[in-house]
Amino acid sequence: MSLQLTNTFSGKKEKFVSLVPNLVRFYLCGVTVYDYCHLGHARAYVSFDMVRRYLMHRGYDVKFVQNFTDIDDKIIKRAHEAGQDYQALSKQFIEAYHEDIDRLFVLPATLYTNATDYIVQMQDMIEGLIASGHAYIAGGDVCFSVENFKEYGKLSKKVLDDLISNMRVESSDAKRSPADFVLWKAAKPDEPFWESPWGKGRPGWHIECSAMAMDALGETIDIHAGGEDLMFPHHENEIAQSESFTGKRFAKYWMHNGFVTINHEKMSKSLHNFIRIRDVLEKVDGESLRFYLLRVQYRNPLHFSEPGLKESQQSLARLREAVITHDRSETPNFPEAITHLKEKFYAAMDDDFNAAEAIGVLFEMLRVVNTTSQGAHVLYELGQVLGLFNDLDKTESVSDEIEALIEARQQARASKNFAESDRLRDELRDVHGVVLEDGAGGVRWKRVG
RNA sequence: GGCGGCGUAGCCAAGUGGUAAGGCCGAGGUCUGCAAAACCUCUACCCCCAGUUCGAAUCUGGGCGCCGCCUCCA
Repeated sequence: MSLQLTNTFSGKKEKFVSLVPNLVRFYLCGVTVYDYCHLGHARAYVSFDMVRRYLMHRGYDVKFVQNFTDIDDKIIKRAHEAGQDYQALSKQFIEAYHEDIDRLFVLPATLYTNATDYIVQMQDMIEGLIASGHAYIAGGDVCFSVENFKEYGKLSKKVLDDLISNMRVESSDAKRSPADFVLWKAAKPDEPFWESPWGKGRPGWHIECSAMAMDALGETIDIHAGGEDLMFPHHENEIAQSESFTGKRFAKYWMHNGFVTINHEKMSKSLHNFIRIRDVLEKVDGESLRFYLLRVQYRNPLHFSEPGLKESQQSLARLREAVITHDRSETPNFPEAITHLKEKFYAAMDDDFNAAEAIGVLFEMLRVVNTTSQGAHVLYELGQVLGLFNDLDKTESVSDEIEALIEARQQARASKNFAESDRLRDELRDVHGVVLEDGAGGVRWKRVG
């Protein structure tokens, strides 16, 4: 069985073969840091974390590079509004990114790259593109000439003429073609700038990812990923400038995740309908949110709903219970069904990282584990492949008061004073949020949220 | 207008040619002092119409409804 993934470049599922055996060079487009991350970001980073973990599980060494766009118009605007230095603003939101995303059990990237640390590499690339006639100077700007890249539109399947006829041409625009995009942008007064052969300015958005991906991973990488909305123009432009510069294919596989929608609309910064990750994490723990996001195949739209999120929390708790309750040490003998289900799990993951299906398999396995008390270690291992079952051994404690109530209830129950024991059980549940379960091995307590 | 995607049970959601995974909710049951947890059982004319095929949720054509990209957005 071999690993297949949907390459949005071809629009088809393809067998995954890395350029160098056992190594995957993976570049993921990060965020522009001028605001807090929302659920759309959460989905992208959780999805590709899942992809990365599975590749690692299959034995690949994954070099995972992710950027922060820490200079751009919106950052400058926000910083200006806040009367703040743009660097302070971007730093603040980079920190916020880590705070939020870490709580979703996303592994840290092998390398995080900040756009402003790669000005030199970007300028080198721009110079090269000007020299080869792929870019031109227009006032203080440098633009990429789309018409000189014959394959423009090959990723997003757009036809250049259609694109151009759809664009409003602004008379003041110095671009030769309306589809051309800016590689270097002249600084207006009061804007941050870097010195360059073309005057004071800052890099355009697209050039950073090309420069950073190449610097960190090489001219041709294995996987380049991001949200569906980045396909055009961002990734299309990355291809155009990178391939014009090197003459080589930029990325072998392109992966794009589907949107998170809310009220049937895309959740986005510009529509102002986004829900911040940190706000959701007030209501539900990070692993539950992660689980919720993984329950829909990564390419499909995910319609966010709070009841759905609560449902995920509840069902994840069942999986966690099983792994906590049953012996997780490896045993040589376990039911045949477990082996079969493990294969089914891998088949699902091999088929374009279908975590949604794989989770279904986990629930089938759950039943076997709960009925036979065997195979919990396999369930645990597979859940961990998806980044689940974190902090299982974190021991919770209850106050002395609750401890005493539990003890009193046990005494009442032992002396068959059921009225009193039930009263105490209800009190613990309703007043203290602690639910008791009488099992063969004595009473267990559990917090309910 | 161009390009792409989606429509599966009360809700969420896999499945892309072999006769519908899984979760939540609901009903019944086993266990339990009663519960809880766990387990068992039950719940789908796969948006509509036509076609291809021995066989279609899956392929083709035509509808209807919804969404996305084409401007910054994961």
